[in-house]
Amino acid sequence: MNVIFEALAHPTRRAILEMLKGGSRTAGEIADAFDVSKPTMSGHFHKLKEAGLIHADQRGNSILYSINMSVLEEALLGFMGKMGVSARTEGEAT
Amino acid sequence: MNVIFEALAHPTRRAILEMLKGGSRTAGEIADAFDVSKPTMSGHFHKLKEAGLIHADQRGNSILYSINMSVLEEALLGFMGKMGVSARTEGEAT
DNA sequence: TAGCCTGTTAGCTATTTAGCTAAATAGCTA
DNA sequence: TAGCTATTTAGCTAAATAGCTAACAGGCTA
Repeated sequence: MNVIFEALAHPTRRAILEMLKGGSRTAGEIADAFDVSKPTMSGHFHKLKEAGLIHADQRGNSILYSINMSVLEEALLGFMGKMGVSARTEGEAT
Repeated sequence: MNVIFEALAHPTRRAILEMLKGGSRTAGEIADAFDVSKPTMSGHFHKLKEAGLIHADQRGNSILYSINMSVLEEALLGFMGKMGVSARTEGEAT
C-alpha cells in the first residue's frame, strides 16, 4: 500500500494514470505528452509498474502500457475505509 | 492537490491521520505513539498542516491537533472522480 | 521569577528522488 | 546482417526527505 501512495505522490505519475484511463498507450505516446525526457518517463513507468498500478505489454517494437484499475481502486477505497471517509458522494446512507 | 498526495505518501503521516480520525490529540500524545523523535514528528505535523489535512489548536501548554476531514475527502473523491473510479464499493450503478 | 513541560526550530547527515545525456538492448525491416 | 525505431539502463547532479541531537520559546506553577 505504501508503494502505491508513493507512486501517486508525483503529479506526472498521476497524469499518466489519468491518460491511461482513456485507453492503453505506448511508452512513446505517453512520453510525448509530457515535457520531460524519455528516460525520466521510463523511471515513472517503473515506479507505477512497481506499485502494480500499470501493466506493460510488449507489442512488437514498442511497449503498450495499460492501467490496472483494480489496484488503484483497492488502494483508494481501502484507505478511505480506514479513514472512515464515506465512499458515497451522495446518499450518505451509512 | 499535489501537496496533499505528497503528505499522504509517508506511512507515518497516514497513521497520524488515522489516529486523529478517532479524535483530537496533542502533539505529545501522537508522538508517543510512534517510534521516532519528537522533532521528526513535528516535521510530519508541519507537512500535514501545510496540506491542510490537520489543524492545530493551542491549548495552554500543548497543541491539540485535529483532522480536517473535508480536505481529505475532497482530495480523495476528486482524484477518484478524475480517474473514473466509482465512488461506490457496491451497486456500481453508473 | 525560576524552573519545568511541551513542542518547534536549527543544523547536521544519509538516503532517495527526479531530472539530464549518453549508451545499451530489443525488435523490426530492407 | 545492417540499420532504424523504441525503450530502458548507466551514470551523473541537484534538490528534497526523513531522521537525529541540541538548543530555543511559550506557557504553567511553585
